[in-house]
Amino acid sequence: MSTLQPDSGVTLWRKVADSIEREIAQGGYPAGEKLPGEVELAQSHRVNRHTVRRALAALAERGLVRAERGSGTYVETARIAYPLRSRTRFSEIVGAGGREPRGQLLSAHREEATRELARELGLPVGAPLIRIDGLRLADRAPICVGSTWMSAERFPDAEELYRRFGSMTKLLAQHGIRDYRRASTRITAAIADAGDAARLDLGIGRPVLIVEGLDVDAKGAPLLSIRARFAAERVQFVVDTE
Amino acid sequence: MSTLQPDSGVTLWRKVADSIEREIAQGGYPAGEKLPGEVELAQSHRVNRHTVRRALAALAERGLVRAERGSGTYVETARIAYPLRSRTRFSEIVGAGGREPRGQLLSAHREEATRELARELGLPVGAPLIRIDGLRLADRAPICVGSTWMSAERFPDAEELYRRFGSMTKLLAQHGIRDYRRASTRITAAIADAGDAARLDLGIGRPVLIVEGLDVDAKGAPLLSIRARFAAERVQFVVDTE
DNA sequence: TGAAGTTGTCTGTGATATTAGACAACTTCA
DNA sequence: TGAAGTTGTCTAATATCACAGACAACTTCA
Repeated sequence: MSTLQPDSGVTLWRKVADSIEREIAQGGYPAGEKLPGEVELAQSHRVNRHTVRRALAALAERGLVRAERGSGTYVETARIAYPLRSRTRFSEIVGAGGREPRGQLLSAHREEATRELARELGLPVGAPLIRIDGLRLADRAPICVGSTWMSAERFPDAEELYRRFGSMTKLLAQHGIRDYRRASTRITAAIADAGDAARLDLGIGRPVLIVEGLDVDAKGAPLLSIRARFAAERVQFVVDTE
Repeated sequence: MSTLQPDSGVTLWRKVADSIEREIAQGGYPAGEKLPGEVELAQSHRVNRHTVRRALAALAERGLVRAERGSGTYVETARIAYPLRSRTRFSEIVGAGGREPRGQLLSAHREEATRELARELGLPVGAPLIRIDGLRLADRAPICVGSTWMSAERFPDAEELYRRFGSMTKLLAQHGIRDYRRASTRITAAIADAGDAARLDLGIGRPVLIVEGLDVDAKGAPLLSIRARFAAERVQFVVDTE
């Protein structure tokens, strides 16, 4: 704190916000706990109260804290709200939260369809599939690792396309598929195995959310089968039932 | 580029500066090469020329570029030339480049000598050691993080002395050691882990130079064992073989 | 020598950041 | 009920950011 650096090109409120966020991340203020009052924060950061308020507003917009009038400002559970709708795009969800989405190709293989995958994708058992393993991050924090299966006959250049665009949406667009939607999503949870713990930067024994999904085209024909593991401590799925 | 985000808390000129710095770091503009003119940069970044000038001024102050009136702005050799000689003093090397050296104590612990450390320092295995972790900067840019081990019996007050002086040379001088030299230096490279990336202000996946060194006194007796990680994009080791 | 292209400097304008102070609205707790 | 402490909102003054335009000073090259 209090290390003034006037020409850094970063506004003062942003520095204060980063400072508070760092303290939260380091456990200085546990989730649910009340932050010091705005006046106290202003004093400890040697800054005007309004500047603290702007910093807190930025953190609140990102969902890290929640202000309660007359009572105080509290640390929120730092989970990304991840709505499960028929139109589910990782980049849109993360971007809407003011975070920077990033995708990273881990590997790609050709596999034969198991009975389960064949049923889901509407292909014969043993049909050639392409499996793409990817890691997705928000603001450098890994959110999920996942595998996506698709027909190798229909998308023979899937690996190259995904490597080039880093996006399933764009991959499908190259094949003339302008729109697709999530047909079904199943959710469960488990303990991270060693590999997932490493990739998701989780401690051992931490829970992961396991999501199985099926994407279909406009006519309802299966396109992608997805199996992903989410870092439970960073994500909160939101299901809006009408 | 051109992704306007007015409420990010980062000034526009800083974003432009970061963008140009990134292009330089990725080899878009090799060292010694002329940058596009200010007018062209302003157009490509969709920004006023004065904003570009401010960005370039910030980069020039850090020594990344050099403006020549009437001619253009040129990319400087961004890496600190770091000669590896028998007499290697961080402050002298950095100071010689017209930069301001700074040292910062991160932590200090007492440890027992591993087999490797014991062999290097000429002590029995399990001998008490003091380990000092420090961060070194030039003009506020972090250059390296490193650990230094020394005998806890010979330098029991090492932590206090280093905290007071921020310099190994002065620490040793307090123990009557007026001169010492580097006996051996081994260099390799790796990818920065999360901790080092944060401390060195590096992007994820950027390389670090790993240096293992042994300092000895005038008679050749071991004094310090050193293991440091350098931000490869800011340092260039120079070995003069005669 | 002269034209074209470059960086350096000046004036001005509007928007935003930061500070300061005051008070309202609300919660908590004795 | 009332006092103390909290967040929310308002006005205002100053400094900095960003844009705009013009011209000077300098380099390069035909």
